[in-house]
Amino acid sequence: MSEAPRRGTASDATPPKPPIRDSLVAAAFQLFLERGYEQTTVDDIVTLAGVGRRSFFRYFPSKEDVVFPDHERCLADMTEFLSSGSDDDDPVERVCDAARLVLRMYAENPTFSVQRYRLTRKVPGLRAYELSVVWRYERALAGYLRERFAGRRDGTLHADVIAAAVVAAHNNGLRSWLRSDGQGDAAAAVDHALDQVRDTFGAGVSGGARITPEEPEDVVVVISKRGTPMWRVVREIESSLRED
Amino acid sequence: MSEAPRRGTASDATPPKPPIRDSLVAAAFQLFLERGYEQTTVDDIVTLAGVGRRSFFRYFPSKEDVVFPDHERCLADMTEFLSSGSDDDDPVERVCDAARLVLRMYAENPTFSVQRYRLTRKVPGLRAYELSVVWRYERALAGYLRERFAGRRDGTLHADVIAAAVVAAHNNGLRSWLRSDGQGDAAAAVDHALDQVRDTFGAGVSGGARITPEEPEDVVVVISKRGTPMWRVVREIESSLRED
DNA sequence: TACTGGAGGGAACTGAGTGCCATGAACTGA
DNA sequence: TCAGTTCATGGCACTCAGTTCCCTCCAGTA
Repeated sequence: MSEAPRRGTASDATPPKPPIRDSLVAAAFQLFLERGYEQTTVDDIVTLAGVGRRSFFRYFPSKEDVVFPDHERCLADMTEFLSSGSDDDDPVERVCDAARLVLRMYAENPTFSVQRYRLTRKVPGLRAYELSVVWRYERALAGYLRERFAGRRDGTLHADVIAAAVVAAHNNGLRSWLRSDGQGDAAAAVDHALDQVRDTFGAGVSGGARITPEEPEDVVVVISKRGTPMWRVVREIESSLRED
Repeated sequence: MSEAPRRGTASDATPPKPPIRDSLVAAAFQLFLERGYEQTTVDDIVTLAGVGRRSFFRYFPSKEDVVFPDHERCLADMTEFLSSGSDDDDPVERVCDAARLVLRMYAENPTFSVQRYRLTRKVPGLRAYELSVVWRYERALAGYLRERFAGRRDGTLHADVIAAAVVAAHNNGLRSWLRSDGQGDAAAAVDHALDQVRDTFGAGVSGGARITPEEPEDVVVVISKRGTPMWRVVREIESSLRED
């Protein structure tokens, strides 16, 4: 009810009354932090927000959804990002960048993210919900990689494993940042974690490794510049060792 | 808890009346397959099973749990298996074996597993529940690896990533078997998938690699026998390259 | 002014999950 | 054999999430 559903028109610079969806999120979090998630009913939320109970479920399909109000949009952004790339992109780099997209969403609202993190740690239902959200991210990444790996032997397997590794690394970095109450450098933590994944699964040699598969019988000699991302060398060793 | 109503007395060798828990599972699956999961109420199940409604929730904390009646035991088996190993075990091999434990549970009842797979694919609620189950397996593996990697730089990160990769590989093999209606060789599919993970993350050299970090300035020379599991070489290259 | 379509409100219903208590069977100690 | 205890079960009533159906209010429009 009331005014300013801010439909159209150009005149808006923070309207006095926030849209219903936002007030529901605000009311929900206030109550969740005060008395806990399970001790708060949907009726409590809508009463505090001053809207009808029915409206809650118009904006959020379930009580859990109000805790993750922006994941739907973020997931859409990610799939958009993945499908908008070019064939020249390194697939692993691309999915790492896609993961960074999610991190950015968290980093945009540090206090909100930290509060939510504490909630999801405590409430099993929310943890389960978060898992299903993360799963959708992972499937988006895996789907992209499966396409890029189409035709390769064990393509879908590698796609699934890499997607899982990227998500695990992202979550590891993200959570260490969240545990620091949003004080540290989120991007640095996640970058470092994703670097490890890139080094493990990253594509072929691109940085000064010289590889000499010799002694055809049973020996391979590898010469590498110190400082070369060693996992890039590895991919080449692999192919030469498997060449038989 | 959760199992063994078989309280006291030694005389039991399949009692004529199946225990309540089993009849609940049987009734539930019969109805789920007939009319679908969401179209079946708990009242329907207990009526068919001939027990009181209250008893359902004594054996299964939620309606979803009846679909995964043996995961609790399997998870206990896994943690038991992980904690019973010796320090000589290769950590990656150990978690792969732990994953094979889960596979065995699925493979013991192929038709049941396939039916459940079809259900979980269709019903979002069950998929979410399965995710939380898988998550607990993954945390068990990661917890074990974290201990084994304690003190290493990025130990928890590697633990998390390897655990995620093992789970993803396991699930990839398992699902391809489930999609074949349990016709193929489950163990072979999962073994192959886990082999890839072991090759990627497998531990240090144990099979005839000779490694010579020389040329202290900027070159590393590696000599490896052809046929050596190449990723075992890698771990050594890593340590010598990072030695600075 | 009347029509229309969409946003919100509200009552009533379904079904999952819980708390409480009664019942009845098995065991125990006289 | 009888009272007392324990424990699994049944049954009832309650809370609360989520849905269905219908109403109101308002804006835009012919």
